[in-house]
Amino acid sequence: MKPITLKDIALELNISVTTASKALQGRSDVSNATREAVIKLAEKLNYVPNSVAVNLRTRQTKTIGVIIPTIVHQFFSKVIDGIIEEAEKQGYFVITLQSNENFEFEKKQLQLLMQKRVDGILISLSNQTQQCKHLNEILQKNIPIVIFDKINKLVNCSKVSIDDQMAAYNSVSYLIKKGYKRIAHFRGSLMPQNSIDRFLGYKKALIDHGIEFDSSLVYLCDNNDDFNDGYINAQKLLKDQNNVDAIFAITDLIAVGILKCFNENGVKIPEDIAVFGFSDWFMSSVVTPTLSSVVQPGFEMGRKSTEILIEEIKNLNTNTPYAFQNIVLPTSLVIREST
Amino acid sequence: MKPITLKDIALELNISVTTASKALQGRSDVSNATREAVIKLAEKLNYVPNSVAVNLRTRQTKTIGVIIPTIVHQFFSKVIDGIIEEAEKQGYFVITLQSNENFEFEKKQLQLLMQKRVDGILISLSNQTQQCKHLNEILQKNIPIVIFDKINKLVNCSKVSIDDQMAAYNSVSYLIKKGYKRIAHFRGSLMPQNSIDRFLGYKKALIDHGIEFDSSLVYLCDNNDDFNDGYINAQKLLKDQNNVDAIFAITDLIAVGILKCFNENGVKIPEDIAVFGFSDWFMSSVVTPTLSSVVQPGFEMGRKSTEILIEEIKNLNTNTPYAFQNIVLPTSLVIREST
DNA sequence: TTGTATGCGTTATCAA
DNA sequence: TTGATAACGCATACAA
Repeated sequence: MKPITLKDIALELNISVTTASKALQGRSDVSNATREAVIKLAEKLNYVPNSVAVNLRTRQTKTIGVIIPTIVHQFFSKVIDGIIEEAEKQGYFVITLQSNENFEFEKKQLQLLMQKRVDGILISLSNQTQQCKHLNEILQKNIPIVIFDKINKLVNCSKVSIDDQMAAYNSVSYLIKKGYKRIAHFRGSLMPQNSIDRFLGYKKALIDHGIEFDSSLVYLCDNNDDFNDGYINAQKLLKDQNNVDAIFAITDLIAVGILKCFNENGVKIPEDIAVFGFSDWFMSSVVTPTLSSVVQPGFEMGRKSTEILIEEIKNLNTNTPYAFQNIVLPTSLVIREST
Repeated sequence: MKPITLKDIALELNISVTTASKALQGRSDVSNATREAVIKLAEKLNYVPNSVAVNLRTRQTKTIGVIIPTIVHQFFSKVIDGIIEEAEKQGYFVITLQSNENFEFEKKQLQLLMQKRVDGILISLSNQTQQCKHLNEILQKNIPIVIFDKINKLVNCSKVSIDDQMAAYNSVSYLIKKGYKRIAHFRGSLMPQNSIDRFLGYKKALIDHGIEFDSSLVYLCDNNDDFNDGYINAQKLLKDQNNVDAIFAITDLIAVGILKCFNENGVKIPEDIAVFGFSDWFMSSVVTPTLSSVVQPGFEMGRKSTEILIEEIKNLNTNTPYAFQNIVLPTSLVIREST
């Protein structure tokens, strides 16, 4: 049973395909009588326009592509949630692809999306991504891109992120005001901007409050397995016996790994060592002790990125000039038992 | 800068579009010389076939649609991960939509996917879905559907699930063998098959082990907010003072809600009351106490469903008859501190 | 108000 | 081995 087409409707009503098309588009150059007849028949036959044909004709797919490092990650699934909701509201579909934090994969996924002729692309860069030729090539083809969360300042397009440096600064400042003096930092990979920014925020907070920065208190967690990275580096920290009284971790997962290690080793949190996370995953509100963290607006980040992207797509279609936006979403601290 | 088309290549090489097309498809009725010339030029010009045109012509979109209740849910994000991985391996794109556990939404999303002319659909039914006319209508149009996780036995299509009844049976049997005698069940909504099955498994385990089923020990968690449902019903259970010594919860989130309530009220787990979860979310391995649970293979469920769906799509294209499959994936128990 | 002709970019048929 | 022609389903410019 083949799908009903405009031709079927036109044939049955003895009109042209053109007229049928116009009628369904609700255009004014069709008589009321025929319009109604067409609409009625279309409903009766359960006509569904073939969007592939429409896409080919209008050179639009009403589809946006999304590339994230990994979907099994509470923050990114919230982002996707926001993306899907906003896209659907505006009549767009969402195709999701993962880069697995791998630069080559990221490039490949972009190629796939180009082949699919998506109208625009949302991307959160992989940790391995340094140069952005692959993105610039696409932008040159007039396909809008919005980068979110893990951005790269060198790419000339709209971006939606948080102020990682300030969020880190605020977290560490909070710890200092609470009386902690020897604060370690469990940092992420060296490349991503947000990893760098959170580190810088940490460092700046120390300095601004008259605490000397000590690079031996910075632990590198870059095995792409946050929980275990946190756990293992916490063991290392205990061995180092460096009198640390608080830790600012770059992600909640790392922080939870630290909690596990400390709980196993009888280290009291926060009495012996306080722990601060980043992202406020649900998990962090139910671990013991509950984890202080930075509230990162994942859903809104996805929603806003999509809104901007679709706006740019539309501007492009109507030849309306537009400026790239650089949105910085607000964050806040949620203080719990761990600090 | 418009994308390169076959026409551009044909023009430059002074051949016909047809020949160019054949050459790129690697067909034998093209001379080696022209084939090589075409391929070389295509690479030089960075030719990317317009998949929209290909889709229209071949009546295939190489895209599958996925409908899940919600994506911000560890189990479902694992499923999506499996779906995307398998789909990509086979050259398919994935469009994800959410039903938000709402039947009307579910119907609407299916319509959208039909309009998008996806080649097949993967769906996990919403809790509200009882009748399946909307699915049968699509199946009649020869669009394959594979239902996973929250299935409905009445729909005539392939299904991938776990044996919820047996998994529940095994969990409760484990509790009984451990010596627990008065076991409560925190059940889910009344409609979904897996909610029913887990309840039945619980009941059967009791009876098979000579424990009388007591309906006053069954707490209904159907507010679509698992964590709080667990928390609130745990409070109710404490008030009821019914000497319960163990709880089998239908999801980990509910179980974690119970843990929170018990921890706050000085109820010792598992000494006073043991708690068993279902799904084995990551969270469950880091809460205090760590939670015993049923390991539910989300990634494999997504992967396998996709494999079957694409198989059916291909069989349909080649007019190869095929039988619907009913896959039941194995589960296991992970025993932790809470039991 | 209606319809004809054309094209979107590709693939398939069939004749040359 | 090649290419002219048609078709996929729809939308638009323009003529009637």
